[in-house]
Parts: sequence; C-alpha cells; structure tokens
Amino acid sequence: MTLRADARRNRARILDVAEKVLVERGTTVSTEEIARAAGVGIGTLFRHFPTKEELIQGVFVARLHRLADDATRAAASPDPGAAIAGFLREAAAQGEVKNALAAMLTSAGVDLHEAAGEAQQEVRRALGTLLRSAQQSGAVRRDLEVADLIGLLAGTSKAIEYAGQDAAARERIVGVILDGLRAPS
Amino acid sequence: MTLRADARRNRARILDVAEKVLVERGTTVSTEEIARAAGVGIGTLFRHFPTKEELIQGVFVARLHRLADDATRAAASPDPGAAIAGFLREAAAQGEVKNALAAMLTSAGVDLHEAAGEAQQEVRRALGTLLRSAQQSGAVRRDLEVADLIGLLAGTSKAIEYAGQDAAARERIVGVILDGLRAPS
Amino acid sequence: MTLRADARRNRARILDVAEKVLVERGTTVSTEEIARAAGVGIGTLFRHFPTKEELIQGVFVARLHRLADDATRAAASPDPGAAIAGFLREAAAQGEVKNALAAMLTSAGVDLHEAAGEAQQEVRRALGTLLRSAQQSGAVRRDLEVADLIGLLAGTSKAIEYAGQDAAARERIVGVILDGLRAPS
Amino acid sequence: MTLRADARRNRARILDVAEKVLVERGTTVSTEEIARAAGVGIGTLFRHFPTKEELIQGVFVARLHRLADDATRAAASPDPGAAIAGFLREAAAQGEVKNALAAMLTSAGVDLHEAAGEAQQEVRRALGTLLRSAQQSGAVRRDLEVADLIGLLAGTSKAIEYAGQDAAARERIVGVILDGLRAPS
DNA sequence: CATGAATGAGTCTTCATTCAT
DNA sequence: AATGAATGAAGACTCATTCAT
Repeated sequence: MTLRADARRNRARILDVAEKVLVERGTTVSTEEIARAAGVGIGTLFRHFPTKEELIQGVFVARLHRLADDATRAAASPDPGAAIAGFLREAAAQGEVKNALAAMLTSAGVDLHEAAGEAQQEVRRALGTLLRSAQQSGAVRRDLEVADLIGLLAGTSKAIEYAGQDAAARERIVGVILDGLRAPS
Repeated sequence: MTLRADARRNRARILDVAEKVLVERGTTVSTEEIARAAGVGIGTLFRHFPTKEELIQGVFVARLHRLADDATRAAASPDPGAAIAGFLREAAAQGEVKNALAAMLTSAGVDLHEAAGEAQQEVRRALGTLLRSAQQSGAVRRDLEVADLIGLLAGTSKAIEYAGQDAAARERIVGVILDGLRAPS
Repeated sequence: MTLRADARRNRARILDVAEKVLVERGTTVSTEEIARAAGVGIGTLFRHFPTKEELIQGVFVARLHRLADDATRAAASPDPGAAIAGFLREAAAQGEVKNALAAMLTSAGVDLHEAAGEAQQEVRRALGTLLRSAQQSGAVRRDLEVADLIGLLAGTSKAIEYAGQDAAARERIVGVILDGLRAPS
Repeated sequence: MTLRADARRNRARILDVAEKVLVERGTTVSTEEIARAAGVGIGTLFRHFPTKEELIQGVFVARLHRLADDATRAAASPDPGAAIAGFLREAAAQGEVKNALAAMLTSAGVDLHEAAGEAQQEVRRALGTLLRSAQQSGAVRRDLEVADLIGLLAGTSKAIEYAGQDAAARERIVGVILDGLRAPS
C-alpha cells in the first residue's frame, strides 16, 4: 500500500515535470533528462510509461482534463457571453503552452484523436454545452459548431503567440475573435 | 558555368523536396531520407546546406519569400477588402503547410527572427501595405497593427487545421475572422 | 554496489584494450573497433568516456601513472647509477609503446600538459628524485635538469625504435646515452 | 611546354604547402584544405598525387633529399668531428619538423622503408661516409653503425622537442649525445 | 590540364529501451 | 519497485576520390 502510494506520487511527479520540460525544450529532450529533472531513475520512468510516446500522451491527456474542467466551469456561468470571453482569454493565455504541446505531438507523429480519446470527448462535451448556451443568449452566432470553436481556440492561442508579452496586442486579437464570434454571418 | 547551373538546379530541387518531406514527416526526418527523396547523395545535400538546421532555414525562408509575393500581389488589388479576404483564404489554405513549418522550426529551436531576417521584413512590409489600404477603405478596423495581422493569419491557419477537408467549416472560420477584422460596429 | 564493480571492471578493460589497439593501429582506429576489441557495445564505451579524446587521454594518463611508479621504484634503489641505467633500459624498451602514444596524442592535437596534469607532475617528481641521487653518486653530470632527462628518455625510446629487434644495436644506443649522461671527462 | 612548366610549378607548390600544413596540423588535415592552402583545386592536387598517401610520401621523400644533401655536405668537411657535431645540431634544430613528419607517417600507417626507398638509401650512404670519417678521426667510437647514428639523430630530435625554445637545454642535450658518441664503450 | 560538384562509405555520438542487481 | 549500466540501431556530418565540364 505504502509502495503503491509512492508509485502514484512518482507517476504524478513525472507527469508534472515532463510537461514542464517538454514544453520548455521540445519533444526531442531525452527521456533521461526528464527522469533526472523528476528525480527518478530512467528505469522508474520507463516502468510508469513503457514508451516515450506514452509519456507524451500522458502529459497531453492530463492537460486536456484540465481544459475540460475549465470549460465545464465556464459552461456553468450565468452569463455565457462573458463566460466564453473569459474562457477564451484564459485559454488563450495558457494556450501558448498547450499549443506547444499540440505542435510537439503533431510533429512527433502522434495521432491526437487516437491518443486523446476519452479526454478529447470530455473537452468536446464541455465546450458544446458552453457554446450552446452562448448561442442561446445571442452572444455567439448560431451557425458555429463545436469543432469550429475548438479550432478558433487553438487559432487564438497561436495568434497570441505572436503578440508575445504585449498585453494590448493580446487584447486586440481576442477582441477580433470575440467580435467575429458574435456577428451573424 | 554549366556546372554552376547544374548545382543551382540541384540546390533548388533539394529545397523543394525538403519542404515537402519536412512538412509531411516533421523535422525529425533524417537528412538521408531527404537526400534520397531529392535524388542526390547526402554529400551533395551537405555541400549545399552544411547543417540540417541551415537546410530547414533555407526551406523556411523560401516559403516566406512566396508569402511576401502573395501579400504584395494582394496589396496591389483595387479592392483591398476583397483582397484581404482572398488573401486570408488563400494563405489559410496553404497555411496548413506553412504553419507546420513554423511549428517545426520553433520546436527545432531555430530562432525565427534570426533565421528569417530579411525575408521576414519583406513579409512584414508587404502585409503592412495591404493592411493600411484595407483600413483606409474601411474594411478593417483602424486599431490593428501588422503584427496583429500576422498573428491572426497564423491563427487562422491553425484554426483551419481543425476543419480538415470540411469546406463549409473552413468558410465559417474564415467568416468569423473577417467579421472580426471589420471595424467594430 | 556489485553493478558498480562491474562497471569499474568494464572501464578498466576498455582502458587496457584501448591502449593496445591505439598503439597498434594509431589514433585513427574507430571507437567501434576499440569497443569490439574490449567486448562491449559502443554505448558502453561512450558511457565511460563521453568522447574519443577523453578515452585517449585516459589511456595516456594511465600510462603516465605506470611510468611514475617505475621511476619511484628506481629512485629508491641503493645504487642510483645502476638504477638509472636499468630504468633507462626498461623505459626505453617499453618506451617504444609510450612514444607511439605521445606521438598519437600530439598528432591528435591533444594538449599533453592540459590532459596529463597531475600524472605529469607525478612523473616529473619521481624522475627528479632519481636524477638528484644519481648526480650525487657521480653517475650523472650535475648540469642536467629533469626536463633534459625526460627529453633524453623520450629520445632514447625513439632512437631504439630504429634498432628494431637487434639487441646489440639497442645496447649500443643505450650505451651512448649512458656514457653521455656521465660527468664530462 | 609552357603547360608542363606550369604543372611542375604546381607540383612543387603543392609539395611545399603540403609540408607546412601537414606539419602544422597533422596528417588528418583534409586534402581539400591542403589544396586550398596551395591555391589549387582538389582536382589538380589529385592529378599530381592520386592518393593522399602518395602526397604524404612525396613530402617525406623531399625532406629526405634535403637531409641527404646536408649529410653529404657535412661528410665533405675537413674536420669530421666538428662536422658531425654541427650536423647533429642542425638536424636536431630542424628535426622537430622532420620528426613530426615521421610520426605522422608512422601513425598514418605508411611503411617508411617502402615509401622512402631510394631517398632513404641516399641518406644512409651520405651518413655512412660522414660516420666513417668521424670514426677515423677519433671523434666517434668505432663500434657504432650507420643505423645507430640514424636512430640517435631521430632520438636527438625527439629529445630536443622537450627542450622547446630553451637554447641552453638544447645545448645540454646535444652535449650529452656528442659526449656519448665519443667515449669508447 | 584545371576545376569543383557529386558521391557514399565511414566516423563519432546520442538515445530509447532492456535487464541484472 | 527502483536503479542505472549496457546495448546497438540510427543520425548528423566528413572526406578521399571521381568525373563532367
């Protein structure tokens, strides 16, 4: 039992550290470096994630879960318009990181839809709810679908990468997207 | 001189093929594979690009040049509003590829500003002209800056990746951006 | 701990075999060949010596240590004259090999003083002791310094290379040096 | 004819430059670098010396010829004792370089006796004459043979390498050898 | 004859993965 | 369960040599 707890804690630490290291240095970091940063031997890392790819997927799935949580919370808001705006801003802010991960994964040849599976569905469901209430409140045009929203979220993250630390620029970009989301085509 | 011509042709072919292969399979493809695809020995590849990184930069710079050309052409259009829309659509369409490249480069640790240099400026200048005339014609809100436009272009490309082959979805996404770009009602 | 012992044994074996192979075939032998001769995978070789140069330095330093030991033993002899003669003969005999190593290292662009460091000092100290007692016993002229002795040792090794297996020639050469070392009549 | 002259001049220049470059940087310099230093294309270099090894041999043979000339001149001196001393000093002085070449050759796996052939014999003959007259004049002990002298020359060069720029040390070393050469065993 | 572009075998080195302890 | 030494396939890059111009 005690061992189990240790192991679980190890797994969690590896995931945390791996996310940080992978985002900072790209998918090309060696597993050994990740293990070192996590303070475990490579043997241990490979016991928890039998493959480098599985480790990366693990990191990505954890991130998706957090994203789904955020979306669920936003969907529960009484003002879906403000909620979607806030969510967009927040997601965009942290998106720089998630984006890096997605890019890594794609460039690593990992099939996202395969890998994400369940977590992907979670996100989709939560965002679906959010989208529908925003549309009913008139804050978002009716013809948009969940997939579009997801794409636009990713796109916004990407766009914001170019703004760097310039807060005004970030606002302008988010503003463009929000305006676009509202106006009926 | 004739040899020089041959060499130039070789260089061009390597660049072409490298772009295709790099986009298809990511920066992790071996130089050998690129050489094979280009129909030259690795020696030849390395004679033209002494480093894998230089090859990738070469590919990227070539792409930037093409992008700058497109932007310049768009900027010359009599209807800047339509031009920017068309340009956005086209760039978005091919952007999937350019995007992949940019992602590759970032994840490869290449400093884009360093690498692109002159080509980067070319793009910026051309897009600047396009943006200004679009703003004067009232098709684009006045507060946007070139950097914002670049970011939004990249973002649109990214967003469109999620639409896949669904033409309607692509249109919806481009529609959102175009509406957002217009002056805020 | 046991693994550590295994690793240490591996390192020692690599060092031993590398010396043999390097002397026999020059610094240009591939690391792979050395690994094969040592019966380990290249990975193992590079784990112990992260660079070919470090491997060569390791071999050289080991040799210096042995040389220092020999010199120390000779310095302890009651008859320093005979000791220096014997030491000269012995060093000359094995010198063929040490010489090859030194040549290799120089031609490999390794800075001996840098690389050898401590081991170099060891040798110098031991030879210094040997030289001084030989001078006090009148077996060696007083104006010689340690550096001269080292040079003459290396020179003798080199000279003996030309004698090949001819024992008489070897003796003649050693004789010339020994006579020259004696106080000038 | 004019072309022939050009070619001969080219060959000479390549040999000269190659000697300098090879001594400075070791046998591992690329042929291309030698060609560049000589101001010719690699094609030209390979036309004159169809193999890197042949180029190195060429350089070495040229050096042997110069050595043989020196020896012949020394042998013609009226005072063979002084002559051999002077010759030893001079050879030792320039020997640092010749030595480097010999080391290079050995480490390059070139069979000196094979390669040098005729030039080697020339040197041997000239040194033989020098040695015999020195022995007749009583300046050198009678039991020494030409091979021993050659070995001692090489050894002296080597020994002097360790003296570096220290002129006094150089003299001490040459002194030791000269004394050793004289004393009857 | 000179040139330099092309070639590909060979080198050093890294890294995911396994396994004995 | 954790550890880290061992492994070898694979990758980037070099360089002697050839050959078309």
